[in-house]
This record gives sequence, structure tokens and C-alpha cells, in this order.
Amino acid sequence: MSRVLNAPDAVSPKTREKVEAAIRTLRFVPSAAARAINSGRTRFVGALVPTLDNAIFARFLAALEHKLAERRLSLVVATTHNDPAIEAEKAKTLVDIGAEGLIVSGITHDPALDDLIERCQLPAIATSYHDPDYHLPTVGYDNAAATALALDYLAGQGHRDIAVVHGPLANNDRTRARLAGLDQVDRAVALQFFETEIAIPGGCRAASAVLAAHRRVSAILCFSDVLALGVLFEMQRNAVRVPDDLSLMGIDDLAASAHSEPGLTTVHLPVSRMGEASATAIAGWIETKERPAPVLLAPDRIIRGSTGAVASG
Amino acid sequence: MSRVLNAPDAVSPKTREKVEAAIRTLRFVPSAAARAINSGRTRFVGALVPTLDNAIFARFLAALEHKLAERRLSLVVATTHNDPAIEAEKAKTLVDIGAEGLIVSGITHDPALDDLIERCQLPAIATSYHDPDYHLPTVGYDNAAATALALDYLAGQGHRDIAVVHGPLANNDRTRARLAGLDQVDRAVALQFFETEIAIPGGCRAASAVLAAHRRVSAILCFSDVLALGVLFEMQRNAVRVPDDLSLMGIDDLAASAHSEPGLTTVHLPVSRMGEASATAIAGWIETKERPAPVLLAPDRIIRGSTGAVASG
DNA sequence: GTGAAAGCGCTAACAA
DNA sequence: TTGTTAGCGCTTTCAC
Repeated sequence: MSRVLNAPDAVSPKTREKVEAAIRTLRFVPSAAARAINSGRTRFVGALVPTLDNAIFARFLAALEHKLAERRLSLVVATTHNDPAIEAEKAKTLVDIGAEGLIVSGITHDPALDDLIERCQLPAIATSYHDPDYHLPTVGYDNAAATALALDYLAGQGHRDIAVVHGPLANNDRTRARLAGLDQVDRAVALQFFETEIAIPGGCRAASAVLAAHRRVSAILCFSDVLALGVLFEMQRNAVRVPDDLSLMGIDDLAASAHSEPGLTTVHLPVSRMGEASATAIAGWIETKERPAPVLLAPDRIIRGSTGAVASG
Repeated sequence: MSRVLNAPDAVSPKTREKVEAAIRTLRFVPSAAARAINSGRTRFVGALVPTLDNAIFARFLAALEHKLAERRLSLVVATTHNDPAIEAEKAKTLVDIGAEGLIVSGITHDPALDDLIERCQLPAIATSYHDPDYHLPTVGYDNAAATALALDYLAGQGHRDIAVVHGPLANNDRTRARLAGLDQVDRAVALQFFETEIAIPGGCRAASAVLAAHRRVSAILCFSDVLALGVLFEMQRNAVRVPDDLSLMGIDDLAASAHSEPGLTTVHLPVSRMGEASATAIAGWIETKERPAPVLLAPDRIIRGSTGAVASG
């Protein structure tokens, strides 16, 4: 009967029909577990992301799921809320149910996670980050380069006093890398920093704080478009014109960013390609047993209407 | 050795240590598949959603994943793009890898999916919909009631010419139910319909169409906040004041809707609670083998700044 | 082309 | 408390 299901051509039509009839009458359903025990394959991988609330991760997962499906792999999703302990725990669960590989975000992890990956010899890929020397292959972009690209543009437009709105630093290497990227810009710019939660209301609050701050700025750089959207709304609420009174720049390039009024100048992070590249890398690793090379994806500056030049003089 | 892993207390400390040492040196990792074949449990369920691009589904999945984790279940995610054939195919894949239950969206499905669920005697739940007579338990809200709630409010505010912006009707029972809900409103209101893709640019295009339409409207009702956001942006672009020139109402209540300027009047759909209720229902069904009762969640009208009354006379 | 049997890695039940 | 074994449902192999 195994033959009828797996190699129908190697069975005479007569026998096949008989067996198929029996399968129907007996309501036979093959057991996935039994198949897995023999093939050694479960055909799914796990992905650990900080949250689903930010569209940037949803877009990443959409591309990841789509590309994995092409390789006949399914995707198990778990959220970590940027807590390494939760991440390690959920990773353990994913391995326990049989994940053949793991996709994690960033390079800050609980030792328990590294230990798990090492012990199980599990293919695992770190995303949203680039570091060729990291012990896992990274598939991602250079976070520092992304903010450098942004700050360089604002500085080039004549901005000398800039507010930087970013997410929590705790356990977030991406945010820290983005912060470090600002130092790469070799221009005389005064920066004020505002930390807030990465969500629309966080952006709104940060915008209020910027407006209330003692020293005026001519531009706001947000480390996420979600924050920038919140800032934009708050500015509209306060009748602050963007970009006339204040330039606004984000990082991510969400769907909304292209269509807001004004359109949001931002740095496009290629998260869809990152999802595809991650899928290809992990699927290849699982199939060939060969560790893939890191993948570096270039961020891309996108100029829209939310930024303008500072009137010189 | 099985005892050491599963019931460490029933083993003398000496033996335990010896076995644990061996486990370490041999780099032993228990096989999930072998465990599954004995327990009959794989400890994960599959969810089929139209897309991850709309935050409403991301929010649903976030709650679903969280509540499932409490029941020690993992979540496999697959996207269908509202195509019943893809849905059926991916459902088959999920069952093939051992999903213990399925969460699907709506009640329009390929017969192959129904057949699969029937044949495998698989616990399956239909979400985003309410129909106590459907052959699967539904966990969701009354889509018709949601739009009725919205239209009733707009009519109550004096609006008599209203544009309705909705997503594609093909294969989407939720959209059709929302459309049907408009008929429940017993008021003399002239409606114009605009179909577009459920995404920000879709909302923008629909807004342009509304502005270009021959007959003027005093309000726009969008069947999704994503659409309403797009409309709002387009109105800002065209210097149409909301709500002074035009009232705007959505359905969903996304995170952004509460913080836009003006805030978006909308109908809150309890998708987080729907995720939790779905998790509870499917987990209970798997554990007790007893089919759960349908769950009806009430939508909730939320009045914000994007709507106003029509000046009478 | 078909039937029979070994064996995958565990758990559970049984002796010792 | 510990060692041993049957058997879960499949795939693969080996006779026929």
C-alpha cells in the first residue's frame, strides 16, 4: 500500500484501484510522524521574530513563507518580544516539535539558544543583521549603513540640528547598530535622542517630546517608519508642516510610507528579499548539509516629500 | 534513558548522572518524530490566512500564537491570497507535516479542503465570520452587523450620499457579508460602490475615484481601516478636509487609526480576542475531542474625529 | 509486480 | 529502581 501512495506508476492499475478503494473505505490517513521517522524529515522550519505588530516583520515572514513553500517547507512562527529568554524557550519548543532549521532575528541571544543550535547541529540563520564573523550565517543588511545613509542625506540638505527617534536599546542589537551608524557620518551635526516604543503611539509621544524640547531641530530621523508615521500624525495635529517647518525621515519603507501626505523619505530595507534569501539559505543548508555564506543586502535611500533643504543663511 | 528525560524523579541520582553524561558525550538529541509516533501528538496547529500584509491578520496571528503557546502548541502559518485552491493545497501540506488542527478564514472554501478535514477528522475552526449553522465551528464577528453599525452611524449623522469602498468580492465571503449588512440599515441613503485592493494604494485610488465621481458624497465608508488610511492620505493630498468637507469611517480599528489626524471613526473588530478564542477552541477540541461551540464576538463602534454631522438644511 | 519483513527512535508495559 | 521488550506506522529492502 505504501507503493500506491508513493510510486503509483510501479503498481498495476488493477491493484492500485483495489488499494485505493480500501484506503477510502477504511478512511485511511497516512501518519506524518511515521513518515518523518523514516525520512528523517519533518519539512518545516521555525522562525523567531520579535513581534508581528510591526509590518516590517509581517512582510519578511510573508516572503519567507512564500519562498519556503516553493521548497516544500512550511513555516512555524513564534514571537519573542525581544526577550532572549522567551526566544530560547520558544526555540526549544520548535526543536521539540521537529523544526529542521531556525530563523532568528539579530545576533543577541541567550546562551541557551546557542547551546541548543550547537547541540542539535541545527541549521540556523540570523536575519536583519550583517556580520560575516558571527557564528551563524547572517542574512540581512548593514544597520549602521542604513542610518548613515539617512543622516548623511539630512546633513547634505543642510540640517545641523536633528532629533533621532529610536526604539528600546535593551536586547536590540539592530537599534544599537543603527545608533552606531550615525557616528560614521563625518559632518558637524548636533543630535538629540528620543527613545520610545516602536509603534505609532510611541512615535506620537516622541514627536511631542521633540516639540517640547528646549533646543529646536530642523529635522527628525526615525529608526523605523512606524515611528515616523506616528511623528507625522502628531505634527499634523500640532499644525507643524512637514517638510516646511520640519523635515522627517524614516527607515524601513513600509507600504504606507509611499502614500502618506507628504510621502515619507526613508531608507528602504529589503526585507522581502531578506525573507527569500533566508528561505533559500536555510532550505539549501537543510538539503545539502552545507552551511551557506552570509548574504548582505543593500539598503536604498528613497527621497519623497517629507524632507526638504534648510534655507541657507 | 527514556526515564531520565521524561521522569527524572523516578531515577536514582547516580544513574541519572551517568545517563546525562552519556547524553552529552554522544550529543544525543531526542527525535521529535519518534516521540510523535508514540504520543500521537505533534503539538502544532496550522493557520491559513489570506495575507500577512494587512495588520489585521498579523494582530490575529499574534494573539493566536500567544494563546496557543500557553497550551503548549506551536503555530504554522500559511498564506492563501484569498485563493481557495491555494488554501486547499497548503492545508494539505499542513496536514502532511502533522498539524493537529486547522484555523481557516471565512467559510468559502474549496471542496478539497472540506474533504480533507472530513477525511482526517481534523479539528478545524473558521474565523472572521459568524454562522452557527456552518459545518465548522466559527469564531468571529458578524460582518454584516459591523457595516450596519457603521452605516447606521453615518446615516444618523445626517449623511444621505455615501461612498462605500470595499475590497474584491471574489472568494471573499467577509466582504460580501459586509455588503449585505448595509441593507439592514433602514434609512434612505444613496450609496455608490468602489471596489479596490485592500491596501493603502487601493484606498488612495478609490479616493481619487470618489472625488472624480459625478455625484458628490458627504461621507466615505471603507470596509477596512487600511483602505480608510489610504483615503485619508489622498484627501490630504487633495486638500479635502476630513471631516469638514467629507466624513470618513473605517472598519477594523488598527493601531494607526487611533492616532491619525484626524483619528479614524471606525468599528472595532476584536481580532485579538478572536485569536485567543480560536486558540482556546482548537486546543480544547484537540485535547477533549469535543467539538467547541461557535463563538460570537461583538464589534464595537468607535467615534473619533474623522466623522461629523451634516449641516441640516 | 507483489508480498513479507526488518528497522527507524521512541514510549509504555513488563519483568527482574 | 532498573533492564528488557513490544509496538507505534511508515519506508525500504529483499524474496518471490
